[in-house]
Amino acid sequence: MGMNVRTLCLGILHFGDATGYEIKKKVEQGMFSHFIEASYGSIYPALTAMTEAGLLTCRAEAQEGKPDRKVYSITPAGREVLVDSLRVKPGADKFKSQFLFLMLHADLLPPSHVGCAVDDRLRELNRELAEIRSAVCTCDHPGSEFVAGYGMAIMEAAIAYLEKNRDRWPAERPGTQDAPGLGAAAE
Amino acid sequence: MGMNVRTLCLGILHFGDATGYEIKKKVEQGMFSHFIEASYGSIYPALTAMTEAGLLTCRAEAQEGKPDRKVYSITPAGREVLVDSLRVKPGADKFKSQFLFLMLHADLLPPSHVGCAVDDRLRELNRELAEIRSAVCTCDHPGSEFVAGYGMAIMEAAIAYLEKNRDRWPAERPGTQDAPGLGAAAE
DNA sequence: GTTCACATGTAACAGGTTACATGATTGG
DNA sequence: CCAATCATGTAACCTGTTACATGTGAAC
Repeated sequence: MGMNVRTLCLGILHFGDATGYEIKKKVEQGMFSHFIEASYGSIYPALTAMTEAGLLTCRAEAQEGKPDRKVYSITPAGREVLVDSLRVKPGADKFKSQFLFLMLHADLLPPSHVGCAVDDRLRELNRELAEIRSAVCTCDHPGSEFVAGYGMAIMEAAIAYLEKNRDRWPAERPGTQDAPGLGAAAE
Repeated sequence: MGMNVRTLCLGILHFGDATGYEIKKKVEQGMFSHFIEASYGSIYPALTAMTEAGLLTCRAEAQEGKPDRKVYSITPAGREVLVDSLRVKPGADKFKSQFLFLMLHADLLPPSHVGCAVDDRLRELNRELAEIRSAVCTCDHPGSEFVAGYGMAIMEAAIAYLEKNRDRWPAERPGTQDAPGLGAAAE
């Protein structure tokens, strides 16, 4: 078993019990949303399968009007599987960036469009960075601090690089129409 | 059409004609191998489908003993599709790191194992960085230089962070056995 | 003799996402 | 009244990888 949604859920549940819904929130809003991703369509089946396999236990908390909350806990067997998956040499980092693909082909686009993409990316990076900074204060766990620090370091570097190289393309000025002749971008 | 193998092939073919085999080499050994990935199992079908759709043309070069080389060229229609896919606002960067997942759970592992993982990652980052540095000299294309510069910036930041925080775990000393009691990692 | 580089392709499988189905409660 | 939050789950789909099938020539 490599690094998949099952392992991810085990890792999150190691920090404390949670429902599928809560796991999704942590994945998309938490401190580590920049390197973790999973949807309900993969989380819920993963939790069911691991419960059947004895890696998790599940207690249903009844609620009025809402479906039962199903709170999952990791079992000793689950911890063992988690540790085993941690002991195999980690595969290479995978980084996919539509933004960089766009920048690679910047010469095919009107400069203002490229400048706009850089500005968008800068905003997004600053937003993510602020998110980590605010979350890192509230936690006192060495692993989390290390990972958060790593994330901040590369985001700060990315921001610095983008700001330094921002002026290769015209500023994003609302109201300025794109140079009209986009069509025939080929030489 | 989002950023998939088809778009990736269009992007590579925009820089010049190539065979499926050559595209694979560029993807795994080129300057951008850190943010691009594709296997034969996805490249060949993509090239066939796009040729049928008129986005590429294919000329077969006969060879003795070897199968024909099929050299693909991008057509004007293909360039149009490429530019269209570039004009849609790029989705968020996706970063998946088994290494960071491991570090997040460093407290579950013997410290020497964690130190070893950090050292491995440092070696890998330095290798990738050297690869980009050597390749960037030989190219004089603004988009490529920008992307290579971005890659170098974040890798240098990652290396600096790992080196600064390296000493949180015991040095990787071959011959030193792991603290024997790994088993019961749970509290 | 065996491994590597060249060169293309397919089928089975894995792993995920998206959209749908269901339904109450709260806030604007 | 409409949207969002809470809460779970399924089925259809998409996209890609792995392993296989095939074959030559060169280097070690």
